[in-house]
Amino acid sequence: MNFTKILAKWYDKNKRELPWRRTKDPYRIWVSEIILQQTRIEQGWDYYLRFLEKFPILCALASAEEEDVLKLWQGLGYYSRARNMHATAKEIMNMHQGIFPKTYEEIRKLKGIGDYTAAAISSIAFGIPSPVVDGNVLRLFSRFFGIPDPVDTQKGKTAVLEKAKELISPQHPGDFNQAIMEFGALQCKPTPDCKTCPLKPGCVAFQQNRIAEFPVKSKKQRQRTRYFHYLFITVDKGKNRSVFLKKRTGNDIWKNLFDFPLIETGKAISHKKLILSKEWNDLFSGKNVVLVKESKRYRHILSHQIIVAKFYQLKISPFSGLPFQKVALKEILKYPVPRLIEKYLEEVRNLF
DNA sequence: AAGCCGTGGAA
DNA sequence: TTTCCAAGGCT
Repeated sequence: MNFTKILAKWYDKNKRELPWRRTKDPYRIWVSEIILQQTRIEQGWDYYLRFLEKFPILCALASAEEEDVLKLWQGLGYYSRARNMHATAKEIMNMHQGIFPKTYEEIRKLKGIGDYTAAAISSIAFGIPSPVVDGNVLRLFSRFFGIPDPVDTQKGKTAVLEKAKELISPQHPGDFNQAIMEFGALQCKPTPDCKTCPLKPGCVAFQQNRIAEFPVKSKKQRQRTRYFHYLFITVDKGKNRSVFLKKRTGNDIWKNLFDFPLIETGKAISHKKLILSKEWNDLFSGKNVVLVKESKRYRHILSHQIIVAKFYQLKISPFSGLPFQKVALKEILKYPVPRLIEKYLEEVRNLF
């Protein structure tokens, strides 16, 4: 028995029933593939269902506000995925008459769709034999063929792609692609289940007893630490309490999400030093500001950064304007915010 | 090409 | 606690 045949048999027996497994609608396949980029199925599952409930068809997404798309994406991370999807939906409405493109090349041109996603959509939705190379496939083929090149380099990726091209089923490319990914996710895991593996007779890593050596990797990532001093500034006017929000428009994390006015420092500093800083002075000099409460310290871990954050709850008089977006506290949950902000809001829920 | 973009769960 | 890394893409 060859690779493809063993794989097909394994897949038929072991595949999971997933919300997007049965459909061939390119829109739904697209949504699922974007959500699943660098994201575990368990984490993306409910997001997929909510996304399709709110935007059942492409034109619904295209006519939405970006803020509403981001709100639906809140907590999932990598928010450029949501921004790009929204832009691409508009693009398809305008430039493709609302019809999802049907060739690999046309799909590949769309914003937010790279080699992997174009191959996935074109094979699953349209039966085009374009092989997918994702993290699962890199790991599986790296081990099975004993590929010596690091999989996080172009050379390693190309080597895997060539093997996938040779093996892909011309009759059922979508099933083949899903099968190699499913196999990587369930059997050839980072810590693999070789004992029960039907592919071990042909697996180079297993036969040479070198499983731990694959996949070869070259880079290791480093994290930098940033210190955020968030200003949770409330204003009371009569019965109504407002708070200042700030949309993150810069070329930085959480682009187009909302958070609070922020003083960032290169190292940890105390509240005493903070109120002596230039930034604090620029904001509040001559104004009546009272520190109501200082939050605990939050450590928020991102892929390349560690955010150490404190929240200073401040009260300011209604006559002191500030150059930020003033929002009724009751409305705050309508805005898309990073998980860090969401967690803080849970702490101060009693305020609104 | 190498660094950046989130979050959470498992080893 | 630390480290890894998950159906990647953009710049």
